[in-house]
This record gives sequence, structure tokens and C-alpha cells, in this order.
Amino acid sequence: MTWTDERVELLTKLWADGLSASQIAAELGGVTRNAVIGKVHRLSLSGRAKPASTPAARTRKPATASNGRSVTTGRPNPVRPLVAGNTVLKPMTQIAPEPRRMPRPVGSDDVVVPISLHATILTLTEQTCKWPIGDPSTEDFHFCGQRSSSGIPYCEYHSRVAYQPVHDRRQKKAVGA
DNA sequence: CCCTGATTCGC
DNA sequence: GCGAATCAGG
Repeated sequence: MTWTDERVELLTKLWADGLSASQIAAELGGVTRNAVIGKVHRLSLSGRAKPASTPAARTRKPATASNGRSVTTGRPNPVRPLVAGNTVLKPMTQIAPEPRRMPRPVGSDDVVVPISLHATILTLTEQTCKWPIGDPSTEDFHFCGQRSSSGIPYCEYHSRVAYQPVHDRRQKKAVGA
């Protein structure tokens, strides 16, 4: 797969959008997340929202070394002002001393049956359950996020909900509990 | 375990 | 320039 102008553009857009490398790779198709990351670096658009320069002094070469492996674990660059999540900033926030129950401002139905992780579009991968929960127009909306079997877009529970067996009406015998 | 990005280096 | 392998962390 070649990095056409369009693909590079899409890559740039998605990367700026905050999508992960693997997600972008899946979106583009034909490339792995490594390819995406490599390209991102080559394009010098790493770090996403981090104008602060980070001249890290990498000194590793464990690839073709005649010796064992260098134990040079120098990490002189721990500074990382991550600003990826673009959430609305709340200037003042009353600290709610109750970590117990979240009030339910939205009148969403209690569709959540299994323990739902608060998966957003950003955390969805090919292996996370994409069962939508809540109203997409509210911030309460999220996805199940449970791990799903390979290829299946939903977790086991939601798979059964999604693909309700229409067949299997005849054979309902000897199903001992 | 799953995932994330970062880096290196042979191609 | 490209990206697999690898690393390092969550």
C-alpha cells in the first residue's frame, strides 16, 4: 500500500482527531498500526496536541548488536503534558463528595444489562463490543466496550441480543438445566 | 491479557 | 521512505 496524498490526508485528519494508530490503520486498510505510527513520525505530527518540544535522547540499539542486550534504560524524558482529551473545560466544579451514584439527568432507558465499560468511539477497536448504550445525542452515550470474540462486533451477551436465533425452534429437547 | 505510542533499523 | 520488530508503559 502506498501513501497516496489522500491517504496521508486522511491519516493526518484521523490522527488529529485523536484516533489511535490501530484505529487509523483499520480505517485506512492495508496497513498496520506500526505503519501508521511510522508515517505519523515521518510526517512529524506526533505528539498530537503538544507544541512543547521534546528532544528525547534515545540511545538504544538492541537490534543487531553482537552482545547481549544493553540495559541502558535511561529515561531522561518523563515530562508528558498530555492534552489529548478535548473535553469541555469546566472552570468551576463543585466537588461532589458522593462517589456512589451518578444522577441520571438523561432519561435514558436502562438498557445496560452487562457491566458496561464507558467505551467511547475512541476506545473502540475491532475487538470491543460496539453495542451502543444510551442516546447518541447525549453525553451519556457510550458503547459496551466489552471484549468480543474475533470478528464479532459485539460481546457475547450483545451478540445474542443482536443475532437472535430465529431458527432452532424445532429442536428444543433434552436441555437439562 | 488487552491496549497505547515511540524508536530503531533492515529493507 | 517504509514498516516490522521491539520497547516501554497503561
